[in-house]
Amino acid sequence: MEIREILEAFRQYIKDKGLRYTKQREAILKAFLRADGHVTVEELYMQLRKKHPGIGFSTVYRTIKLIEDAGLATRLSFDERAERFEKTVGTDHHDHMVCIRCRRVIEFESPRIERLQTEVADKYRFQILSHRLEIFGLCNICRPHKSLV
Amino acid sequence: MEIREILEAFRQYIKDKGLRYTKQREAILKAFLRADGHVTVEELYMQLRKKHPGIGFSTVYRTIKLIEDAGLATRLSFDERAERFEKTVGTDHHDHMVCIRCRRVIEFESPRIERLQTEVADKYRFQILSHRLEIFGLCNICRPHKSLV
DNA sequence: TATCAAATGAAATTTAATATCACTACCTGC
DNA sequence: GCAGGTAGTGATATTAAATTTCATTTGATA
Repeated sequence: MEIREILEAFRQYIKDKGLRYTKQREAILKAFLRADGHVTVEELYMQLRKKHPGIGFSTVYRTIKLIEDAGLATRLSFDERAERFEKTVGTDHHDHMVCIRCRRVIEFESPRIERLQTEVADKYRFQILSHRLEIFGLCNICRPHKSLV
Repeated sequence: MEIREILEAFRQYIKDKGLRYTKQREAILKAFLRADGHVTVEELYMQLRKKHPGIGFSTVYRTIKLIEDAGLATRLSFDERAERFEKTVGTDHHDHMVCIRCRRVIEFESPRIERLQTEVADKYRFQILSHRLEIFGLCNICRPHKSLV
């Protein structure tokens, strides 16, 4: 999905909700799409200031929520103070392994896990809208190696 | 595992770390084990005040972390402001489905998902210490039913 | 183009979580 | 059992994320 199409989808979403498509909202979405990985609102705001010094903090907060509601972002929670967001378009769905020592984040995909989730949800007649699988532990660099013992 | 045994395990953990086993720590662990479901630190504190009015807020925070470190509690994050904790002993490991409308939380077990997680982790030589799978969506009561359309 | 509600931005506020620090009490060695 | 040092506690202050408030601006429609 091209950037242009994503912007258009966002505009459409906003319109459908009876809201207004503003410069700020577009700028924030663009910056968010450009940002890599998992950004906090703070980080996004800092990035935005460079090109759009006038933009307000609250607006970034408000807009990231809109973007999330539109299904273009996912909220992550790596046990930090601030929440992080990542884009859901352009990349396949994936989950995260977080190294609790070096804080590195490894992304992985597992269609089989996804399928099992759907099975479980069906059993409970639960309609999945999103999910979040976070594995915490030690990455291959930080874990104790046998050879060192 | 009986309460008495859990307390003993906690004492042992604390001792092994060269820390001190205090009345407060015991009281907090007891209250936590008694509390049902998924409590916030705030809720736990309120509960504790009834029996132990002198107990401090900071101590509850500090101790819940200790309990977590000891492997007796898991940190949850249901996209709320405050974090929640649940006990990991006495119950089998499970994951959560959170209804974004009524906030109901459904617990489920899936050994198959667990196994797949282990497989993925192995592939990356990642050592799992804990994990968290949260599915967000609409529960069977809140989801739109075909019959109503 | 005028109108008006929605959106914005600056500042204030709320709230969770952490840090500080004087005082307390746990524990080890005697 | 007692003393001393030391980790723990609790009240308060502080930090930091997120939200609210409100006067002003701006987008879209009639």
